[in-house]
Amino acid sequence: MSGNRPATSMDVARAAGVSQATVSYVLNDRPGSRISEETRARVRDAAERLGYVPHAGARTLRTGSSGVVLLAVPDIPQGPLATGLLEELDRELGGRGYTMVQYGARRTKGVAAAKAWAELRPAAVVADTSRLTRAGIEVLRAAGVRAIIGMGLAPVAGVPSLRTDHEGVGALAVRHLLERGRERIVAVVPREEGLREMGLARLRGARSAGVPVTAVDLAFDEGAAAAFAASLAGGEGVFAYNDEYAMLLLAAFHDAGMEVPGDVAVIGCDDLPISRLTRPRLSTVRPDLSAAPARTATLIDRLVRGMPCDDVDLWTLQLIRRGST
Amino acid sequence: MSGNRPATSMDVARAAGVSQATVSYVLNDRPGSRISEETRARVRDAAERLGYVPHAGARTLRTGSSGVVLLAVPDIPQGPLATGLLEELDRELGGRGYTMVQYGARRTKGVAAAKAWAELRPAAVVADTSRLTRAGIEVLRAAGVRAIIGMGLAPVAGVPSLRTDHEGVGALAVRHLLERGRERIVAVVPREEGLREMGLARLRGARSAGVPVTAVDLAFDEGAAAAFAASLAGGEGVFAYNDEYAMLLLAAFHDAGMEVPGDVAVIGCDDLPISRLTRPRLSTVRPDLSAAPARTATLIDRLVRGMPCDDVDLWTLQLIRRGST
DNA sequence: TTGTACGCGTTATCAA
DNA sequence: TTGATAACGCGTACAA
Repeated sequence: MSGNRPATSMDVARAAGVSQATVSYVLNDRPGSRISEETRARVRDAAERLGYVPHAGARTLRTGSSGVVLLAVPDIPQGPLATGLLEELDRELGGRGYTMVQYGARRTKGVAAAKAWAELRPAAVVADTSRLTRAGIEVLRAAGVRAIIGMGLAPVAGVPSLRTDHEGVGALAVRHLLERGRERIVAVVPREEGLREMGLARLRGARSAGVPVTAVDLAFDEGAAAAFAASLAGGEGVFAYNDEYAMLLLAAFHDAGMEVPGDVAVIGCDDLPISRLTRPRLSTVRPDLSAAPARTATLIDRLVRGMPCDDVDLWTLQLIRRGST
Repeated sequence: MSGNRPATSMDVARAAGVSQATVSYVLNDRPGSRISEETRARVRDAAERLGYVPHAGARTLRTGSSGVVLLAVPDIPQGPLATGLLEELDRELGGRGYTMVQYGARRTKGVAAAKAWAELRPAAVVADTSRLTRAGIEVLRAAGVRAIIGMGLAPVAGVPSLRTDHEGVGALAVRHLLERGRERIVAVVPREEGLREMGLARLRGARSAGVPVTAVDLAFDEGAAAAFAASLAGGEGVFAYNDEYAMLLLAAFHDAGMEVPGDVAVIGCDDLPISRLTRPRLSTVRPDLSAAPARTATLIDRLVRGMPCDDVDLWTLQLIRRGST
């Protein structure tokens, strides 16, 4: 029963006793609806019976572009495009007639990556800025991709960006530590590949507050954290990069017999659910991403329609003070 | 310079002064390599100059199927197909000539979802079992999808599954608690949508050990955890569903003045990095997923080639005893 | 109101 | 060795 080749609109036409064009008209609800309700019913019925599904490739070939929005962004949990946000973005794009797709998961970049993406003739490509090169962008343009959007730290010349304000995180955290009376500020920069760049951006922001900030490279490792704890004189305010690093430090400070926030103040970022579980509870910078999906979808849609667009801010920042500062 | 329509293989042929068929032969490295090295060079050069990228839709139309492996699986952080695993799977599939794609992010299911997937004429579809219905599978089959694979708790009749042994997690955790001398066993079942089903599966496994197990529905919430802590008589062994829940409980027990593991033993699951940060350190069940990508890729490839296949186990389990039990 | 005919870019067959 | 040519499934201008 299922060894045959997929049904085509021609098959549907035959089954319904009409021409293939009529099938196309009916199934796409062409405005010039000069087709009798009875014919329409026959066509729809035949399509259903045959399990007809249109061939996206053929449609793309005919119309020149697929409605695919291709995402090539890092999939960091709790990162800017975390699960719930992608779901929401998918909904927004679906409502506008696009098909959202995450391309692969490898971190290929440059021209090779651009060629692979371009084969699908997507309407839009959203890629991490670290994966977009000038030549790669040229490949996408040449392949007819209408919207090319960068996402990440370093903006790419010539394409609009989805901005994630990491500098702002550092600045807000340090400003808060200063307000709480800390004078010596330390900022943690994670050693992990992929996190390091964001750490450096947050450090830049931390330094923008105008006071000296000591940067400390730190691996996510208890030994390193213990050494870091031992290196403190007491009285510092530590911006721990994110909540997980903050929890690492809290454990190290605890083991070293240091009081938080008495001996040292700690602030993280992300407002993870588990960060409420520490004692004292963790102060944190919370990125509010609720507007991101709608903004991103609007940006994509406008670019596809050929309207000029500015960069978009994905989040706004909010300080959550709990007890560790 | 870039307002034109994308270059086609015909354009390349003209630029290289050969026929379009020759272009196809050269770029696809056809075995009948009866084409002079000099011609090949001219063709490749022209393709490069024009920024030629083949049209995946046209190829799919011609050959009948795209090399796309379509993933429609939940994107739970630390879930079975977490970031690193997807990356590895992508590499495995890429090496076999497939293009891995995650379709959207919405949790559509059944026939509607299947039709949307089928439009792309993918070679394979890997979908959460909760999204596959009999009718949906029929749609995919009819559209020529060679490999249909379920992933999740309840296996779907007629399609091979990627199994994640949640029962085994519960069984291993409880067996360990019993070995440590705990007699009254409590298993936490999360209230959260999406986690609940896995919690119930783990509970089934916990009960398979042969001793009575008290199930406790718990929201990820400090108040609920405090109430749970107050409800214990002391001496219990608690399987906390996962590490995050275990950390929630550890905080609640701490606040209630209960000693771990003296008054109550706790074991989690996942071996998250942060779970090493609690005091006492958290015992946990670690799912070893290192073999999953290769196994999955092999399964997909075999199915596409028409070979019959059995289910595949994605992980094996390992007990990590630290100090909370 | 419906059907005919063409073209989109690719691959594959066949003839030169 | 290479070059026409057909076919894949769909959308649409135009004819009937």
